[in-house]
Amino acid sequence: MSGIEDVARLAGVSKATVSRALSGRGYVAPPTRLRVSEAAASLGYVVSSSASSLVTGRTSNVGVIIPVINQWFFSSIIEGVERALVERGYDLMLYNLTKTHEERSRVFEYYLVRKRVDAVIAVTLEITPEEAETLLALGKPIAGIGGPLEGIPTLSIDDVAASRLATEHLLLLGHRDIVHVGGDVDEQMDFHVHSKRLKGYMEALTAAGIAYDETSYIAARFDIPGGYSVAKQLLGDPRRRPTAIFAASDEVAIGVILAARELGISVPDDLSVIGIDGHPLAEMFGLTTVVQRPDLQGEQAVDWVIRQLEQPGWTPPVHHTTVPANLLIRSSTAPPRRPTP
Amino acid sequence: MSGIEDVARLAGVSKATVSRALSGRGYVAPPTRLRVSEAAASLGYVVSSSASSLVTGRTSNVGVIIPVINQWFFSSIIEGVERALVERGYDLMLYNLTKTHEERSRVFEYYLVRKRVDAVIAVTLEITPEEAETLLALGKPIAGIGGPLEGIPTLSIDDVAASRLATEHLLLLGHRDIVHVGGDVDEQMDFHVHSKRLKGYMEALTAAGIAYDETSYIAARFDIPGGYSVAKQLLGDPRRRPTAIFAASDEVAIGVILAARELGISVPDDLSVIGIDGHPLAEMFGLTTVVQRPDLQGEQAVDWVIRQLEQPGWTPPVHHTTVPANLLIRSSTAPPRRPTP
DNA sequence: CTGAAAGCGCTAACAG
DNA sequence: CTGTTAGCGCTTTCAG
Repeated sequence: MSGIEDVARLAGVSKATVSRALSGRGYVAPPTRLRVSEAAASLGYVVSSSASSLVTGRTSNVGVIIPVINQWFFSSIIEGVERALVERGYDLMLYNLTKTHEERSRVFEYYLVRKRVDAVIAVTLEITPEEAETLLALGKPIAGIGGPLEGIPTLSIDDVAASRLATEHLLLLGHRDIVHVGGDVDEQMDFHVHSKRLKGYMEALTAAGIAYDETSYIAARFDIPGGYSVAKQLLGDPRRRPTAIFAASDEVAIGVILAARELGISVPDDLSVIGIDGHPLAEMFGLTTVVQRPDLQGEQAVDWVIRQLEQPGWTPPVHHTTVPANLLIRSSTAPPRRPTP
Repeated sequence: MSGIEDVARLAGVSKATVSRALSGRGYVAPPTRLRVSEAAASLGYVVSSSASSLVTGRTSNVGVIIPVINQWFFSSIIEGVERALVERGYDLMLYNLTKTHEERSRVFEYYLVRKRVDAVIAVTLEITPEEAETLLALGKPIAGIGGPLEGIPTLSIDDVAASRLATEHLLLLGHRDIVHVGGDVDEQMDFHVHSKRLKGYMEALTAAGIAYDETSYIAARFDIPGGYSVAKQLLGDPRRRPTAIFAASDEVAIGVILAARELGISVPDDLSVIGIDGHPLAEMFGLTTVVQRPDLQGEQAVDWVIRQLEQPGWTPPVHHTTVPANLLIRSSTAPPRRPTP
């Protein structure tokens, strides 16, 4: 494996010139640059990133910490982040932050600090004040995806607004009896997404002058089976059956649709269903949804941190930025069926 | 940010001793070691990985190259790999290898070579001979997941056997008219998984003395909508309707079940369905499946490469190793319904 | 525009 | 068991 010295010798210049020619920093006469590049190419030379980081202090690595990998929303973010990173010549170091305290502190206190990353992207991370401090203390660009984080620039859809939008869509169609099947508000993970989506729902109802009580909201596990089992309960009892369900995620909504189908309830004739996310399966279920693009959020976060890296002084919107989420109407919502005469 | 020198001064020893004490390599008197650790802790010292890799030549990074992130099978592998890596003190660098030639070569010729990783795990990678050579030429431990790879130790379930197992299960129940809904054999991605699963199916039929023809196998997109649309076609025509379907993946199988439900075909009374994978959704659909654990395959691959790293000379089984896949019978398969008298 | 020289922060012999 | 010494391969002043 040849080093910079070999290239220098072959090109008949000094190591310094090779370094300048190849990195693009500093003046090099075009012909010289050409000779150097050719020499490098012919030797198959690539810089040693450790040597280079040792002196520059930059690793061109970005750390991504994420609580789950195995779910559409999260893996889509990873995909977006990876795409944007590779495009800009950075590498992605992935850390799956599970719930065990031990592992969390290992990541925070060891991995991230170990001079291995230039910046950090924290996805849907509910962190303690101390952890936040550790992150900030790194003095490295950080961006969060998924919700506000104390002192850290973050990015997400406006959950309250998205959820209001979904609910208003149903209201506009004429629904008055809308149940919200959402995540468990007491499960504090995820930046309070659950409580925000619940809030948007309540706001919309209130604005429309419709009362809600504790039976209007049901907590479900935040996946297809979760929505399914809740809906099975809810829809099984014809007296409780609403004309519409606003599910806090598409997966929950799909579960609801599956349950409805099994109970012989036709969607949207007998029941309208709406979700949030833009999950790929939404299409095949004809699910009406509020689309957010997690991959684009990932790209955006990368933009932020890279920009801070490359033009020092620039800072992203210091608090919380929301990206647009769009209502995508498919066939799972319709006006409520009028009582047959 | 304090360096090894600061720790040495505070502990009253030399830099070399600090290095030994903290890395665990070489003899250090227990009391000394203690003093050093305390000094390090009080200063919040962590080694500079670039400095350390520069001299040792090891980065404690493992590169993972994977064609898709956003699908259960793949993200489960990533999860398993990450878990195993963190446990052993390594970091994961993720590369999503898409189909564009440009990006592929960038990863192969640049990222992986750039002295950034100690080992590589290649997931379900269909690579050209030149790419394989590049990988081997790195002289670094490599493991593949998902199928045999020229000259590289790899790991997967035995697709032929798994698929034979699934088919035999249906045969044993008495089915004689079994259609295989699989991936498109002509799509050469994925280590020929599709053709192997088709092969296992054919072998089982042949062994049972049952003929098959070109109508016995239908290609589908390898996901839920793919299975759905194929099944919608197939099952829509009562004359073509088989008594059982062997889907080449659980997602395809779920699509089949959804289509059957829509057509009013009861599973398993009118149609038995079996899949392969052990997808989490299988449970809620009562899907009988052949379970493989992609996350465990990821862990296994990590074992291999780390072991090679840590005990030079050791080599994993040089060709292809298969891990067990187990039949998990749920409710979606049953004996074919006898023609009503 | 280019070269010489001085480290970046750490580890690995090698002597004590 | 511990200290001294010599780099690892590059980038970056600072002079030409």
